[in-house]
Amino acid sequence: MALSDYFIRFLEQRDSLSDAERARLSGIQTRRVTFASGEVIVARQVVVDQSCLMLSGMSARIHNLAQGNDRVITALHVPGDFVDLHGFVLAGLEHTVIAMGQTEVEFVSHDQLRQLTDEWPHLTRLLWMSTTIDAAIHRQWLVAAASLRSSAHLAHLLCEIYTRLSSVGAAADYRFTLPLLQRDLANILGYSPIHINRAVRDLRERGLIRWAGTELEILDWPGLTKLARFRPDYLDMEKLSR
Amino acid sequence: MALSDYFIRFLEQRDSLSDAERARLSGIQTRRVTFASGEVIVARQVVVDQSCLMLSGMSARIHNLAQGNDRVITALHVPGDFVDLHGFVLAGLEHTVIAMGQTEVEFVSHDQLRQLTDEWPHLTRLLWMSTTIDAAIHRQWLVAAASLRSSAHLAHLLCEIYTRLSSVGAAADYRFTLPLLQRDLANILGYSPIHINRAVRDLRERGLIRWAGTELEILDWPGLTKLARFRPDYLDMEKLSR
DNA sequence: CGGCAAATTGACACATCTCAAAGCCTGTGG
DNA sequence: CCACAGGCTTTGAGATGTGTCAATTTGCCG
Repeated sequence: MALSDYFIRFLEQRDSLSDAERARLSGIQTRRVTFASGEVIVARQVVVDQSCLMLSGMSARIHNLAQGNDRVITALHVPGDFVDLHGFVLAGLEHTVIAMGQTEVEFVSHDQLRQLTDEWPHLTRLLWMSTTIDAAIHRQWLVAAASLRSSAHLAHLLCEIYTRLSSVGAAADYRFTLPLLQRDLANILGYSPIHINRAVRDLRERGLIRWAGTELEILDWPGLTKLARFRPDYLDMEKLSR
Repeated sequence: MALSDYFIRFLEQRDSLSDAERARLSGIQTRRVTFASGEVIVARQVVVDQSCLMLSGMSARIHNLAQGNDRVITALHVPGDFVDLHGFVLAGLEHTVIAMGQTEVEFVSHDQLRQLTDEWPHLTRLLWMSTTIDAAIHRQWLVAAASLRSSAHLAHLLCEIYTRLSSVGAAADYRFTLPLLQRDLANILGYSPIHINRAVRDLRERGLIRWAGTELEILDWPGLTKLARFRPDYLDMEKLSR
């Protein structure tokens, strides 16, 4: 199949594409695959010859620790994200990517990416940009981890997820589907599941969120962003020539 | 001046360069500047038209928090690092870069980088790679923050710094210059300076390190890496065709 | 209805923060 | 050479944040 529009829209929010560039991107051939919750989308440290984009649902980068079932999640992906594009230039991924809830992704071969980057320098810089936005999100998670307490830290994550989902049209009206368990939030934020539960209760008691099953609603966006000191500039959503 | 060899060696550790590529890189013109400890090398959110490489000393990416003097450090740079190359494809940096101890850097104009990336796709992928290694380090810091207690967390940072310094020839024999105060370590790891002090004492009492002024010696490398569960694969030091 | 995983709660242990004070090192001026 | 000042390091004590363990409740699914 042809590359979906999601990623192209992601790029066009941040720079202008010529008609030729848009056509070149649309000409990329992809293979669509659906995954059930918890399935491995990309395995760790396998020689990779393709990268994948999110079409629907969410996925996470998981780092398994030596001992026990402990795992740490270092990234979450929403529709439009080029999940493991960094695998194209790295020796191999030091993490696994798994589906959080049911997801649909599309795979692009590295052969096609190599051809594209050999001939289209501006598009190459835009692909590159998408991996550096990933890195900016990593940095913001580091800042949040170092400076926020559990409730505010959780609030920050929810603000980011909603902002990213709504920017690609996958959420609106302060409601979204959150296909994560409290255990998953614990693995993202570095707390015990029990402490996450207390943080969730705290946000509920402050009247900031409503959350049942996989449906989450932000009841007080100004309050939530204030608690989290959320400033979305790191998501780099300005339109510029790159 | 011409681009120094440091970064070229960084690339050649990870992929092969043709003679033409090596010559093309050496042809890049740079401007060398020396900074005193604490000086701003790259200011936040200014429109940037150049990026810099470390020649000597260390620098850090600083995120200033809204209130008070609180700051978080999300990256440390050693000689050979292309410190803010991500600024070439991003809209602007959401952080400041400051000198830790006296440093020497060289600046490369984005005009030159744009020319290079317009004509040399393989070199472009290698520049790209260097930013994705940065991101892999960010992820490892997230993993360490989520899974290690203070002493082990500090040990992990020291293992990483020594590994990165020695891989570019800036350290050997388990000794290196660490131009950081305990306050800086606190800003990196997300602890109070007082707690860092206790972690340092702990590592000393276990006979793992010796540290006086800016000179640090690792007395028991196996012990330190074991405590930190340090696995350097995320630094991506394999040689491959990219 | 029964069974299982997840969410929730309570009690207590451990980790880390804050505040305050003392010790150490270095540069400066007398 | 000494006295002093200032910043950094070190230590102690009590407050707060978070982890662990155990038990209960909830919700979903067969």
